[in-house]
Amino acid sequence: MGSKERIHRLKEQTRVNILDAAYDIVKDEGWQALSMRKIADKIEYTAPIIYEYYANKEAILYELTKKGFMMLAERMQAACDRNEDPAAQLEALWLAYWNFAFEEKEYYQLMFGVEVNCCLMDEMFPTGTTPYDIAARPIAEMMGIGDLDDDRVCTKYYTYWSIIHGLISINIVRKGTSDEINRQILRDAITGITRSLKKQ
Amino acid sequence: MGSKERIHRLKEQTRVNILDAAYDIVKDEGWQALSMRKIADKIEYTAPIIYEYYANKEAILYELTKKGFMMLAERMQAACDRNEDPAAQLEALWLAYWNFAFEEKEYYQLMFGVEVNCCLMDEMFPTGTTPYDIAARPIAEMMGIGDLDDDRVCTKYYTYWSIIHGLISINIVRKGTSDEINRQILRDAITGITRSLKKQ
DNA sequence: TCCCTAATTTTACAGCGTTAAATGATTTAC
DNA sequence: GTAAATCATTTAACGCTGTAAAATTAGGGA
Repeated sequence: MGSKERIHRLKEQTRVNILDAAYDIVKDEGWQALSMRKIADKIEYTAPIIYEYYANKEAILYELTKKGFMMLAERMQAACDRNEDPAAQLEALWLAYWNFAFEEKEYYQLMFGVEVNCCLMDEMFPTGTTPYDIAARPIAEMMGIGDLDDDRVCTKYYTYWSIIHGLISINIVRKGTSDEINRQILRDAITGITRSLKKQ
Repeated sequence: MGSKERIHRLKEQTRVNILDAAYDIVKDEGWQALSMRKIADKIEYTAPIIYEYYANKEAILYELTKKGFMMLAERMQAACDRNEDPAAQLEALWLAYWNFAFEEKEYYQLMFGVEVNCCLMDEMFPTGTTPYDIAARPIAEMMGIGDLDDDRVCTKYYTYWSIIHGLISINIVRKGTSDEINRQILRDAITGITRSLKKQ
C-alpha cells in the first residue's frame, strides 16, 4: 500500500503550504494582518484544518522563527567560511547579518520583535528637544564642527544611538545577559565612540 | 454659569484618566492585553465613550508615545545640563537614555516597537550554529583567548551585535536615514570594535 | 413642564483565535 | 458487496477584539 505514504507526503506538503501561505501574507500585508482564516483561504481550506497541522497560531510563528534563524546562521557561516583572516571573517559575517535583516526583513522582525510602528518620531517632539538635538551639540563641540547637521555629527550620533538602542532591545526581547556585562559594554561603547570624536 | 467650566474640567480629567488607565493595564498585563473595553472598565464607563475622547485605539497609543518621548527628552536634557564637559555630557545623556529604557520599559517598547517575543533564541538553533558560536571563534582568536565562553569574548560579541541590531531596528522602525550614512556607521563600528580586539 | 442638547449605554457588525459537533469521504472488515 | 469504522473536512459556535449607529437617559433653559 503506497497510498499511506502518498497521503503522508500530501500532509507534509500541506504543512509546508501553511507556512508558505503565512509568509506570503506577511510579505504582502505585514505581520499584523496575518490571520488563521487568511492562511486557510490561501491554501483553499477552512480555518480549523490548520489546527490539524499546528497547535495554534503561535506554533506557526515559532516554526517561521526557527526557519529564519536557520537562514541567518547559514548565511553568517558561509560568509565566515569565505575568509581566512579573523578580522575579515568578522567583517564578512556581520555584513551577512546586516544583509539578511534587510533582504529578509519579515523574518528579522519576527525573530527580534522589531515592530513597525505607526508614527514618525520627529513629529512627536516639541522642536529642538529630540535626542538628536540634545546629543548633537556636545558631539559637534568635541569634533570641532559648528554645524549641528553636519554629516559627520550625524554619523557619530547614529553610532551612539545604534549601540545603545541595540543593547536595550536585545535585553528587552531576550533577558538573560548579565547586568555586569551590559554595563561594561555600554561604558566601553560610549567611551570608545567618544574617544573617536577627538581624533578627527 | 461656572458649571460649563466644571464640566469641561471633568471631561479633561476623563481624557487623562483614559490614558492613565491604559498605562496601568499595560504595566500589569503588557501591550498585547490592552483593549478598549478594559480601559472602559477601569474608568467605569462603557467602551464607546472612549471614542468621545480619542478617535480610536491608535490615537491613544499615539498620545502615550508622545508622552514617552517627552519624558525621555526631559531626562536626557537634565542629564546633559548637569555636566559641563561635552564628554561628560555625552556619557550622562546616554546613560539617562539607557535608564529610561528600563525604568519606563513599557514606554520604550511603544516608542521603538520592541516587541517582547515568545521564544528563547537559544533553543531555536541547532547546537553550534548560533551567531554567537559563529562569531566567537574569530573574536577569541584575535584576542588570543582560547575559551570561547570567556567573558571578554562575550562582551565583545555583544558589542558587535548591539550596534548592528540597533542600527537595523532603527532603520526598520523609522526609515529615512540615508543608506550612505548607514554603511559608514556599520563599517566604522565593525572596524572600530575589531581594532579594539587587538589592543587587549 | 416641555424641549432641546449633551452624555451615556445598548445593540450591532465584522473580524479574530479556537473548540466541538456535524458532515463527507475513504478505508477496513466481514 | 455491503456495513462499520476511521479519517478528513466543514459548519456552527464561543468569547474576544475595535468600532459605528441607534436608543436611551440626564441636565439645563424657556
